[in-house]
Amino acid sequence: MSDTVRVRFAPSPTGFLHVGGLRTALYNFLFARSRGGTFILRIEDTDQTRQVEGAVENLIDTLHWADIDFDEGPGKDGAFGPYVQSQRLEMYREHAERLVAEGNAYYCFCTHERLEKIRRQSRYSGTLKQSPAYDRHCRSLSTDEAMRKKSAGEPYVIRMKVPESGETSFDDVIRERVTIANSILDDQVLIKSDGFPTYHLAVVVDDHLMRISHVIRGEEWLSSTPKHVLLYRSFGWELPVFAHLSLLLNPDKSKLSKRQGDVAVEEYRAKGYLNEALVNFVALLGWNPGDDREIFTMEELVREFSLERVGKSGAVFNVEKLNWLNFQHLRRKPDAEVLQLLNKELTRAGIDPSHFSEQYLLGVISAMRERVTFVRDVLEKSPYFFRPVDHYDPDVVKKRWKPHTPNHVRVLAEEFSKLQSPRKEDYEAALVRVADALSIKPPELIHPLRLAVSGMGAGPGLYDILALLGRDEVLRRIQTAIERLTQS
RNA sequence: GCCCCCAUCGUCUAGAGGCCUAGGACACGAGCUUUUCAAGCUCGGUACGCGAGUUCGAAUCUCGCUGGGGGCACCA
Repeated sequence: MSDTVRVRFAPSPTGFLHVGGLRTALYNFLFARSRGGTFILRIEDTDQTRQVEGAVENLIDTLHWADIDFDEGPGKDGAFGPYVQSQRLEMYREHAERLVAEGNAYYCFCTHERLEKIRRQSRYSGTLKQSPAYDRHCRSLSTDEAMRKKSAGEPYVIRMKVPESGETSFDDVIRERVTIANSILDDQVLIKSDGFPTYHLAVVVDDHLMRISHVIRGEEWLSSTPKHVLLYRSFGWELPVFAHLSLLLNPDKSKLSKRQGDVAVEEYRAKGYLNEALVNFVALLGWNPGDDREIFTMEELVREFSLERVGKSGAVFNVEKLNWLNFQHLRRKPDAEVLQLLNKELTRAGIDPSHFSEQYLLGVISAMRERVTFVRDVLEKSPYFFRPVDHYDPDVVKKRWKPHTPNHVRVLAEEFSKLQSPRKEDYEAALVRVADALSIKPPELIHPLRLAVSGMGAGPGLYDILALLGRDEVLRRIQTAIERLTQS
């Protein structure tokens, strides 16, 4: 490939990054990286009515969290303006005027009221079974007439002049060839009466000026691509390669939306999902390597990704699988990184991490790692590592704490107290000795002891817990358990 | 209503005419292992939407139907 690959992710700053957007961004990013190309972030903020404070910063932050870095975009090298459409209004206007001058667009002075009226008429007319399009009223206006109205201060928009016959088609890497009859295309507004361009004008002008080679975007744009193609032709520009990605779906197969689950990347982040897992998951929604591998790091995705292996059909966002991937990535994560995450979770839960030694926390991690899906679960599933036991699971008490248990456990405590800085093997040996002496099986001591030190009936290996807590703490907890469980 | 796109297990998917009595993964069920819970391992069930063609042969090609989705703004 001698061509230079330049792709872009061009979201509108509506406040948060949608997971569908994340996938689009990711595919663009992977494609750029795998082809040695450039990945650009561009902000499509041409709708003044939908501006959200801080949205751009949030978008960038979220992308950064996902480990998707852009090469050009707002903030890069101090260049903000060129990548934010609202900073380039004059350029769009110039291009639109050029289309008007060349007969490919025209001024339209129709009011909202009139447009609303014809829309109503066409929609309910039994004879005119067409989509509710503009009736091209102003298309026949003479240049003089238009200039007169314009200088009289009448509000106007600029519309593209769609050919009345023929058809427009284009090739799409994913969809192959798409064709549509020009007769059903609307005379799309290019410049709104507030002077801002519409998406359709802005996207074409920007993609061309930024020398975008591949337009990889969501399927919701497929229907309007013919209009874009017509614009490219009017300008005399070369078409980029198009690739329209299928949509992400709700469990009921409708377009992924709030209501049926979380759609904001920020929400998954807040819930404690690993960025690696979310990226891996979203990558697999519509793409696969062609073999059975499913766990991928970003580096591996870059190496394996190809647009040719992207599917056409929509994919349901299945949280179960995302959870499993989170688990998979968590167990592969280096200790040091998990430790950092654990520290954050502790702080979040109001526990000062510095209260524990790093060695202790690493021990907890190694004991819990394969038992949790989220780092956060470590606190929820085994709070006893960080706080004294203040609650004993009633079911477990009922099942494991028998009348003779206090005596057994007392003997155990006595044996433990003789140990000098015991390791897990020492606890085990001591417990077996006591079991022998009492003529009972080890499990009859193991279960009550687990209950005493953790308050629960399930968790990591008992001896691991004991070794982590340390002898004195274990003895303290046994004592407390005897007191609390015997009186009740 | 009109236009466009899509169609393999519940879900993500492999499959580019014979390798498919359709493979993998998640989820689910059973068992093994076991001090518990997980993990791990083994096994199990469930899918080519329907109908015509083309072909010696179709999940794979063609057409129709059905179903689903998207679009039809001075929103992106």
